[in-house]
Amino acid sequence: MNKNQALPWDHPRFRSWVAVARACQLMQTVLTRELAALDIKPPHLDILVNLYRFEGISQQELARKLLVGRSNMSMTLPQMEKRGLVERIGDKKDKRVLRLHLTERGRTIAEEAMAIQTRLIERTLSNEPLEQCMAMAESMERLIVTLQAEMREDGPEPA
Amino acid sequence: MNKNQALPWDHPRFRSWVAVARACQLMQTVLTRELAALDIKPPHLDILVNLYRFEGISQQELARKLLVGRSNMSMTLPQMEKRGLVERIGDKKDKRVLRLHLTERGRTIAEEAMAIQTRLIERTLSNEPLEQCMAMAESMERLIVTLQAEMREDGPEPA
DNA sequence: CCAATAATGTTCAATGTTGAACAATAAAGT
DNA sequence: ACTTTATTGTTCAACATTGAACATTATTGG
Repeated sequence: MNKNQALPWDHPRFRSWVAVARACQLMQTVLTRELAALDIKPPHLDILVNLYRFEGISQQELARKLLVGRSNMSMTLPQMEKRGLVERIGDKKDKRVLRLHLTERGRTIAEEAMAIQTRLIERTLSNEPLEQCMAMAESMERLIVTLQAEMREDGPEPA
Repeated sequence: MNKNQALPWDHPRFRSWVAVARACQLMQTVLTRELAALDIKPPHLDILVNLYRFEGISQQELARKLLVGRSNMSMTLPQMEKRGLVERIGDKKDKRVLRLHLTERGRTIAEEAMAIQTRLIERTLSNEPLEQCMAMAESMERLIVTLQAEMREDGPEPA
């Protein structure tokens, strides 16, 4: 029948990547559960972390970092603003852009959420030797570069 | 201020995991684009692959493998059935369960989609030494076990 | 200066995903 | 046998995400 069709699970790299994807999915699921205590979800955490690191970033830049569409930010950020987590302040030099800032409450929640995520990761990865983690990170960084290059070739619209 | 709060990006394992998560997200995005040629999306691919491997699986089992809720399958599978990709046949011994099968068309699409995914993975991972890929896979397998154990501790409802 | 082009954010309809409540069937406990 | 509990699949409302169309403001080219 399909004897001439090499099955994907015969490819070692394929099998490796499937494991990576599955681990990510599981980590995401567990993280979602643990973040429920703060009444936020992973996408909110991603936003908070980026505002924590990049004070005054614009919605566009944030969407690019998170690999989501601008419309996503337009829907999500006003919700977080209503919950008192973030502020959106119009840039004076460029009236198109809204600059994003954490409120004090947002900063607190961000720190608590990052602590939860860090504990989860430490707990889960603690059995893996540090060298192995670092090697993995380097591989992933290379993949990211490769994939980002590929993305720009085709469609510039992020999501 | 928060000098006593160790920032997450100081933890090497945290940084490593962030890279993993980002690479996964990018891979997913690129895969989505490439699968568009077959008019399916990654969730459909996951279903097709599992039906390809596990002929006659039930919706429940499939949902468990994919880490999604049963309702997800109840919504998605009828759509795929209408598109002629899968069949749902009631089990005769247990009238509750529907056993899932690929149609001929579904099998063809599944093979084409797996080929696309395999090519993408090979192309993206070809620069990483095979040893490194295998070591990564082993780490991920361990993570998966750890995370799955953690999931069962809390909520048995998958999604 | 003015027209054309690009960039930023918003809106909206379509689609996907979730979790809870439900109906039907099976299994277990009595 | 029969009542209770568990399992399987469905439905539904809530929410999230996407991509396209749009309005506003900047930038560029003449």
